[in-house]
Amino acid sequence: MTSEEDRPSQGVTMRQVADELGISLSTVSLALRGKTVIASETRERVLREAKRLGYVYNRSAANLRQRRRTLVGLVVPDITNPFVGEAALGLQSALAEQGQFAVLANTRDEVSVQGDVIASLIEERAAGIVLIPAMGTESEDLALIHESNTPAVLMNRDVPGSGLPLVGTEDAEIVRVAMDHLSEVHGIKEAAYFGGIGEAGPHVVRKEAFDGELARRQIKDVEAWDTFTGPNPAAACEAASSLLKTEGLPEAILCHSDSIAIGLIRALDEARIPADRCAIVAIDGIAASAMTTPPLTTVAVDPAHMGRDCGRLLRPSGPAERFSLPPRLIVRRSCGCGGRA
Amino acid sequence: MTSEEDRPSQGVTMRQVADELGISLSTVSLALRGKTVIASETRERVLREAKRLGYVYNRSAANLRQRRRTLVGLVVPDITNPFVGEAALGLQSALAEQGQFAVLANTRDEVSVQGDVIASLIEERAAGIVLIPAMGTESEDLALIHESNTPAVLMNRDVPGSGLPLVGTEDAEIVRVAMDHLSEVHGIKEAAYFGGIGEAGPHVVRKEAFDGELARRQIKDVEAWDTFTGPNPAAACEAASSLLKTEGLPEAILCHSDSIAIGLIRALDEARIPADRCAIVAIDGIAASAMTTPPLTTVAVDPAHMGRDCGRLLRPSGPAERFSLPPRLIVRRSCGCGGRA
DNA sequence: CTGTTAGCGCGTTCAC
DNA sequence: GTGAACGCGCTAACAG
Repeated sequence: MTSEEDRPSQGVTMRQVADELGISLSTVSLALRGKTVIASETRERVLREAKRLGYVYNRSAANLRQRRRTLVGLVVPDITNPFVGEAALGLQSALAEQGQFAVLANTRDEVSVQGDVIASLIEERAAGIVLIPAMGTESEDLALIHESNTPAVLMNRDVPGSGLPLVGTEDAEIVRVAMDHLSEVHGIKEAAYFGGIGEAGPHVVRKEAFDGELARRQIKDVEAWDTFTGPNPAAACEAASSLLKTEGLPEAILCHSDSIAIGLIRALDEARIPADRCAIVAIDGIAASAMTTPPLTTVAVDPAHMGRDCGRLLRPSGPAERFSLPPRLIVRRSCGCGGRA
Repeated sequence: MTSEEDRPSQGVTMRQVADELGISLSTVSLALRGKTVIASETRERVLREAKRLGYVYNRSAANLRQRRRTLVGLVVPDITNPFVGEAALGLQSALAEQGQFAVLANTRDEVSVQGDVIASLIEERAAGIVLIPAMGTESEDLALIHESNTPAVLMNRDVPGSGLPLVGTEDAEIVRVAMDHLSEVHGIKEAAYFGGIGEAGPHVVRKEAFDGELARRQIKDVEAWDTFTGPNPAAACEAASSLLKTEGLPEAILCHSDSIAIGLIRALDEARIPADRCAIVAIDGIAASAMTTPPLTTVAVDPAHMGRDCGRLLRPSGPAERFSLPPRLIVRRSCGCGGRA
C-alpha cells in the first residue's frame, strides 16, 4: 500500500482516494453516492479508504457542477428581534426539507447595507432571498433581484412595485380580533394605536383597519398616540415616555408588536403608572410576550409559520400562495383580564 | 451586433460576455475585477456589456478555483435566545471585515441534529464554525471538525478534550462582581444561585465561584434553589414556580442569565410576591434586561464582543487569544437599588 | 495590454 | 462493473 502520505491536511479529494486504491475517479464518485452500479465490495473499500484519508465531500463543487443552489438568505433589519428569530426557525425547517439552509444577514435597517448584503447573496448564487425590507426600501433597490432572477419573498413589509410575493400578516383581521376583545369584553370607549413605522407596510394597513373598527364601534381615537417608533422595546419605551409627559393615557392601547408593548409597559412602570390603568393588547405572539409583567394579551400571528411559508414559496415548484393561519387571540393580563387589580 | 439572445434567464457566464464582445475570456475576467492591466476603454465595454446581458459574478465558482472559503457557521441550541442574536451581530461584523459571512443553524439543543448540521457545514466547505455546544456534547461528537480540519471556536460552554479554543465568560469574576454588590450595598445574609444546566460549562464554574464567595463573606447558601433549568424564560419560570411552592424565597438570588431572571420575575408575579421581597442579580446584559419590571441589575458580558472575538479567532492569522472585556455591573432595580418599595 | 492553456473538485455520459 | 473524456464558471500561469 502506498499509504504513507496520510492526512495532507488540506482537503483530500476524490482523485486521491481513487489513486490510493488504484481505481478510477468515477468509480469512487458512484460508490460514494451509493449507486447500485458499483459492486458492494468495491464500495466498502472506497468508503473505508475515504474515511481513512479523512476525505470530505465537497458539496460546493458538486453544486457548481449540477447548477444546484443550496443557500437561502434571510435578510432582516435586526436579527436580535425575537420575531425574526422565530421566523428563522420556521424558515430553517422548511429549507431543511429541501436540502437547503438559511444564512442570516443584518441590514441594521439601512437601505445601503441591505443593498450590499443582497448583492453578496446573489454573487454567492443564493437559491433565494427572504427579505424584511429596511425602512425606506424602494423597488429600484431590489432591481438586482430581478436582473439575476433570484427567487425572493418579502416578509411583513411590502415594497410597492417590486412585484415580489409578500408573506405578511392579515392586518385587518388582526385588528378586528383585537378590537373585538377590547370592545366586547372590556367595553372601552377610547383607544389608541401605538408604534410601528413607515408610510407603507403593516403600520398603515393596521392603522386604517383600526380607524375603521373604531368608527364602526363608535370608539374615540386618541390620535396623539399614533407616532412612529423604532421596532425595538427601547425605542418604544422612549416614545411612550415622552407621550406620557404631554398626553393623557388612553383607556386602551393596541400596540403594533409585542416588542413595542414591552417598551410601553416599561415606560408606564417608570412613570409610576399602574399597568391596570390601561388595557393593552399587542400583536405577534412571540415567546417573550408571556413573560412580561403583566403578561401580554396579544394577537398571535405565528412567525415560525410565516417563515415556513417563505421557504416553501421560494422553490419553483412551490405553492403560489401561502397557507396562512388565522390570527389567534391569546388572552393574558395586560388587557385587564384575569385578575388582580 | 449579435445581440439578439438577451437574458438567457439562467445564468449568464463570462464566456458569453466575451463571445458577445469577440474578446478573450481572461480579458473579461481581468476587466471585471478592475485589474489595471486592462485598458480602461476595454474595461468600460466589458462592464457595459456584462450589465446589458445581466451577467452576475459567480463567487462560488471563483472560490472553488481559488480554494477560498467564505462561509462561517454559527451553530447554536436556540437562535431565539437574545444572547445568541447579539453574539451573531458581533460575529457578523468581524466576518464582514474578512469578506466572509455567517450562516446560522439551530440544533434545538440536540446532539444528533448538531451532528448533522456540523456535517453539512463541513461539506459546504465552511471557513469555520462557531459552536455553542448542545447539552451533553462529547468531544467525539466534534471529531469531524478535526478530521476535516475546519477552524472552530467554542462559545460559552466548553467541551473537555475537544482541544477547541473557548470564548467564554470570566465566570469567577462575574460572580465576584455580583456578590460584591449584593453584599456590600445590600448587606445580604443569604443567597441562592438559580438556573443553568449541565455538569460542565458555565454553571459549575459559576456555582463553584458562588460557593467560594459565600464562604468568604459568611453568607448562607440556599442550596435548594440550585436546580437545573432550561435556558429560556419559560423553563425558568416553571422551575421557579415549583420552588416557590415548596421552599422559602431567599433574600437574594443570583440568576444564571438574564433570560432566567425574566422567568423568575414572572414566577414571582404569578405567585403574587412583590419583586422587592428578593434582591435579584442576573448575568449577560442583553437588551431585554432593561425592559423587565423591575429592570434587571445584571453583570454584562457583552455577547456582541464575544461574537467578534470568535470571528477573529477563526482566521489562521488571527490572534491566539481573545481580547476579553471585564464583566461590568449594570445597576438597575431588581436588586433593590434605586427606588420604590 | 490581450489571448492560450491548464486546472479547482466534482458529476455525467458513453464506451469498454 | 469500470474508466476515459468533457464540462460547470472562474482564475492563474505564461505566452505573444
